[in-house]
Amino acid sequence: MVCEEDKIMKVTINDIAKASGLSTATVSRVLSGKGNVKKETSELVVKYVKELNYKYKSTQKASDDTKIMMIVGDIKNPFYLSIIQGASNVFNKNGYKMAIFNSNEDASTEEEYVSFAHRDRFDGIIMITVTETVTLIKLLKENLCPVVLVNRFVRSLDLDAVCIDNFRGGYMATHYLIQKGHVRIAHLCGPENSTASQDRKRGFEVALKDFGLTLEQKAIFQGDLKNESGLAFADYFVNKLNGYTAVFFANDIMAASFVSKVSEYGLEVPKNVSVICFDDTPATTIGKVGLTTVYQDPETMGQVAAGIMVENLSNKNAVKRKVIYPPELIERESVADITKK
Amino acid sequence: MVCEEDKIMKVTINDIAKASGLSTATVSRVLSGKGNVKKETSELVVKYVKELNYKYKSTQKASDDTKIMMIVGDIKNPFYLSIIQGASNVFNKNGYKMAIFNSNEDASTEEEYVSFAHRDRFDGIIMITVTETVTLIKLLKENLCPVVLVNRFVRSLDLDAVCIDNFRGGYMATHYLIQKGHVRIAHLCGPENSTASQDRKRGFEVALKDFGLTLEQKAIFQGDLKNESGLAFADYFVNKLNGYTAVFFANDIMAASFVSKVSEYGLEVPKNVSVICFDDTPATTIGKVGLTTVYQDPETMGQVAAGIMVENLSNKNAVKRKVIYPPELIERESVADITKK
DNA sequence: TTGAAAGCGCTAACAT
DNA sequence: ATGTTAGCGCTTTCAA
Repeated sequence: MVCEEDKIMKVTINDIAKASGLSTATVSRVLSGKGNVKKETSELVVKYVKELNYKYKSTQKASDDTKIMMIVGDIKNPFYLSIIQGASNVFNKNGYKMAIFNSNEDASTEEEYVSFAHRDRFDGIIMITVTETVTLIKLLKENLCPVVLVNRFVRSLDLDAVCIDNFRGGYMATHYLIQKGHVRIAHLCGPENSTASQDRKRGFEVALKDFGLTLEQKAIFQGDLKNESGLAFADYFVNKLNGYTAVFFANDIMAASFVSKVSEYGLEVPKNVSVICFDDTPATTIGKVGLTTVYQDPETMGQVAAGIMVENLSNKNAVKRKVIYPPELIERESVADITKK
Repeated sequence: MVCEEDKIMKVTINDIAKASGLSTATVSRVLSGKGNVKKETSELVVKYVKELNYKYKSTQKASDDTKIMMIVGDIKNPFYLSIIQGASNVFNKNGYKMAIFNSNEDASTEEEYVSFAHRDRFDGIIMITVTETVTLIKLLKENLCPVVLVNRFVRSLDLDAVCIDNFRGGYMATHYLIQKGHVRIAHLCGPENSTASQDRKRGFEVALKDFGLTLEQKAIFQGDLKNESGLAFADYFVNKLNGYTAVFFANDIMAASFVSKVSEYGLEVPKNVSVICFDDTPATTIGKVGLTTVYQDPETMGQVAAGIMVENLSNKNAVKRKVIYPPELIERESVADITKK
């Protein structure tokens, strides 16, 4: 049975030295793995480290490794994973370590990570998610290490950012549906605190207006970019959106689950309802119907973001950049042409 | 233009103090965010920190946050992601930070992470991948923080581990095919250095033997648990495995891409070839044919692993445990019953 | 709000 | 292979 002492005050290398009857130098050698120590001595030290529950932590020389924090909102989203993959490749080449932190789209977790990044001496932060709370903005402002945003903007801060033109993408998708003869078009949008989702929605709205189509408020349904939203919207679509022939989805995951769910109601895509979406993850091709989608290359975005980070770290005076990619449309089978009835 | 001095020797808090004309105490206050500092003073310090490219690193007081390293071989594999999700939930509840590191199934990267975990003072390591190199075993042996394995065993070390019974799972899958009348059965296996994959393969082999079926060596094809293997095996199956009516896949990702690829050759599942696999990620249900699969609940495995870690950290003298789950079979449409011809 | 100085925990140089 | 000791970089206390 271990006594309670180890909880009252922090255990130091000194305590280990006293307990084991060795010097602090020897203990240090064992812990750092540098210098020659006899096997038995080493084992003795380890024994007391465990017994006294010593943490090799406070006021020590930290590693000189360059490490980057990658903050993502949903680790299961393949689009984000491709960004991560792209960034990871660049960092590997440069000998940097990348640690991924999943916020689960929770604003306070996100804040906690950013402040932890400082405490734990990270050299840089890449954020694929940014929830613009007052606290987060403040943290980012005071932050000492470089921050690069991917797929997000923060208008109030001058940070590096790599994005696609989401407004234009939303516009393109909607325009495409209109070209194919669709008039009553619904939209399943993403979270309100995501600039990407908001821009896509604006693109949708402006396109409708430009082509003289009316927009009913009930035609816009609030989603969260995950499977469940697609399922919920399928119910909503069947019950409330009679006469609508097409839907623009803020991402492909929601579109894919909509397609499979709506088939349970006997509706087929694209015969009964046309579908267009955003992103081009495997979700668009693995289902029964290939989904027409607005494409942005996430792996390249990740690479570019990491490249900017590498440059920031080697040259502190680098200018802040915004890299904006144009989106592309990939045609598959999920949109019906109803002009030639 | 900044002079070159900052490259010759490490910049310390002292240099910042000198450059800014302030004391080290004030600089420290700014960097740590503790204590009161006038806004202008703080800005002055930040200015010199950036100008001299100072790194808030060496011999400093590190954060007291408890942080866990999660090492995974393939960040895009949904099965691993579910393990991560499960672990993440437990760590969040306990106020621990979890950092995910992707090894890309590369042995030396894996070793580098484990050694980095020590240098960077991680409190624990969870490994979803273990490539049993001599170096890694040595590192794990010398390691001071707790290590918990998930979905993996290392026979030569006494480490905590959470697994399913892969041998039994492989046996179950093969037995099921035999029950349905299949006699010529192929296997697309996983990497040789993965105990999980090897156990599944052994299960396959033993089941065949138990039921008096002969095993041709050409019926076992080496895969890597990713999409590409499934595609490559589809070619192989069509060209070289004439007369085979069923395949057991080491995971569902390879099975799913096999099914879609083989349809290009005009073969249908399960009409022309039956498919059974391992894991139950969305890959088994999102395709045209629901895949019959051997199931293990990855989220629970992650939770249990994290639970063991939490206990290890609060009680250094905890006994090492191996938790082994029995696998379950989920029947879908990918296996044809050919007994009643 | 700031500085001087003492102190902390660890490391490294040197001696044995 | 180990101990002694000086020293490093940062934090904290105390005084102003």
